[in-house]
Amino acid sequence: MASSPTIYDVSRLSGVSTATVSRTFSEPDRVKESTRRKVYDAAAVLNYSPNAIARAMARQRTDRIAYIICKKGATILDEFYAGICEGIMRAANRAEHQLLVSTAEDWRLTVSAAESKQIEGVILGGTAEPALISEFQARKVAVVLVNNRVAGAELPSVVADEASGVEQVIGHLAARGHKKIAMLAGRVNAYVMSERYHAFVDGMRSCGLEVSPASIRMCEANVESTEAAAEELLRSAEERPTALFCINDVAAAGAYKAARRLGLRIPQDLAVVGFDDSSICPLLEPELTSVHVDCRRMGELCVERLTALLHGEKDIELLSTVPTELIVRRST
Amino acid sequence: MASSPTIYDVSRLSGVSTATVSRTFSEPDRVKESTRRKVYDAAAVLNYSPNAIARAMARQRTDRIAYIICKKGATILDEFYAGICEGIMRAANRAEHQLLVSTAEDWRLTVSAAESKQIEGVILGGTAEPALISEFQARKVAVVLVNNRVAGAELPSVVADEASGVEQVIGHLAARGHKKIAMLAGRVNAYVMSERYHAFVDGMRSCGLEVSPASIRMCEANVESTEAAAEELLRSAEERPTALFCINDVAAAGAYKAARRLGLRIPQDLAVVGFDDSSICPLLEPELTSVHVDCRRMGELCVERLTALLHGEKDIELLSTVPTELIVRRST
DNA sequence: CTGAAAGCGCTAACAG
DNA sequence: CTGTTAGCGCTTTCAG
Repeated sequence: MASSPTIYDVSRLSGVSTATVSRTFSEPDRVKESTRRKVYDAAAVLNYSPNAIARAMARQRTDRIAYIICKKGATILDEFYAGICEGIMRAANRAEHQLLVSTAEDWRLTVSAAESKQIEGVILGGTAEPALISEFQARKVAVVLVNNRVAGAELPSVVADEASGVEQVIGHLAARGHKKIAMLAGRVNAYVMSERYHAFVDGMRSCGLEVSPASIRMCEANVESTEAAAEELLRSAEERPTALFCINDVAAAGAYKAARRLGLRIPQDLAVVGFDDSSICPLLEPELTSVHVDCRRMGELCVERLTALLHGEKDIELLSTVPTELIVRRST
Repeated sequence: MASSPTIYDVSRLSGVSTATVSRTFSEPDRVKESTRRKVYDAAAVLNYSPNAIARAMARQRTDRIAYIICKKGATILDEFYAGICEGIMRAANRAEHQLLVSTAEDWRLTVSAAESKQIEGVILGGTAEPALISEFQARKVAVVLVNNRVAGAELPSVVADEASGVEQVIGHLAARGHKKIAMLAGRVNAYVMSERYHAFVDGMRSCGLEVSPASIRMCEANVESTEAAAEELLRSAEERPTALFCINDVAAAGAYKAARRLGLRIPQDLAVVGFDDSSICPLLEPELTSVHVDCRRMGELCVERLTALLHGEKDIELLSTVPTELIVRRST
């Protein structure tokens, strides 16, 4: 099998040096129009295209980045992280970056890939272990966090405007006349949980609404757990809440089940709001009001920050926030 | 910034040649225990690890594969393809392959990456355009299809046992006493649609059940469309069907909505079955009976086939089928 | 604006 | 079992 044409073949056919061929492909402006043309023609005839491996070798840069999802169990199957992945993929392609995707379960592999000097930058999604982060930093790999923040570390983070999202929820419910608003919380992610929780407490206060300890319930990330938690919340509270703010859409689905079991109609007897505006919102009955998060944009921003880091830019924004928007549907 | 140690540094420190160092890392068995030890020690001291780029350059192989999702609009956000991706990721890591993920929207980029001799094999998910396939074949890139088959092309395909899944559905419904079973079809994917459709018709016949043209309805891949189609189906049929087999879980969610609007209770008045056993099944009310497809296994098989292809093995299984299993929940 | 030449870090014959 | 050596395909000074 005849191997692909190299820069030498093009050089020979076009009658210019290999250096010029190289320049033609990497810095076209630096070669005269006419010779550039000759080179392109020869390349076309030979069906040549530069070998990225050789290029990386000579340049000592790989232009390769990785996206690692740090969430136990959940992986690319998590809609949220998949959305971010989408954005990263698009942006990475535009920036001519190669993208490797992996989960934190095999982070040792990813670290070893970085060790081999293959990966120049990494986007860590979710709750990245500090050990993992410092491992990368020690290896001079650029790091960007998404949906997470680490105090002290001078790392760019990309997050959604959780606070605004929660405020919109409370404002919306308050405008609908709700006073007793409860929250179905859960450990989706340490950072996210904390943000949404505090935003809820603050938001309630600033609306002049009371937030009793009993009105906030923790649950695990599955339907069974959220259903059980919601049921307790709806049954045990002195005065049953008239609205339920759920940490995410799956939790809201659990709340739906609890409500149905207790004979509560949504939204007449109970308003329910989710978070993330995932694909299940329009599938639920009634359709679920939720806070939309632009995951793709988050992914794109990650790549922008990473690129800036790789270019050695100074004064990189350390915290990039993507706006959130309440999507009102029939559950409120 | 001091650059990473190279094979030369290790060679010097350990007192053996670079060739031996190289062997120690790629074919440990070919070097004497004692020297191997020396090399490892020196490497540890220097914190050396082989540079994969240089290795690829010298070996003229990249060990790099790509997974391309060929589905308009839908991408890694599609749970089904994300599941396959999961499996591919795991298997690729085990096989020390590097994995690039991309969507067909930017297939030109992927093709150009392959052109640069970076990609040795590619897994095409969904309805890959013939042009894309031949583009790769022309460039000697190994191709494996998943969730798709192309007549004539001698390409390994990995698919789910759609026929068995559908049979199980019909068997289950028939056992529950259903005679009037309708199908909510839709163009999820040409291959899948065709398989499930034919399996339905055949399955009905072999159970001695009648399948009238009116009992099969097409719809688009969104809830609105499936809801409308389901509504027509449930309203217009001479004798309303008592069970509805839906092409996938989203379609089933649409059927739920139609049923509710028409005042039909599930499962008492209407049994509903989905396909794919996606994460929404347990969220719906009542929980949706669906056919489980082991996407991860499919992804793993893809990598196995691709690896075989890359190793130049002969007699590679051209059609690999992953079993499917009906998961009975409360909707039937 | 272009050319000559020295690598980038590793592998793979081929000898020994 | 180990060493020598010639590349892999491209970039990048440094001259001209």
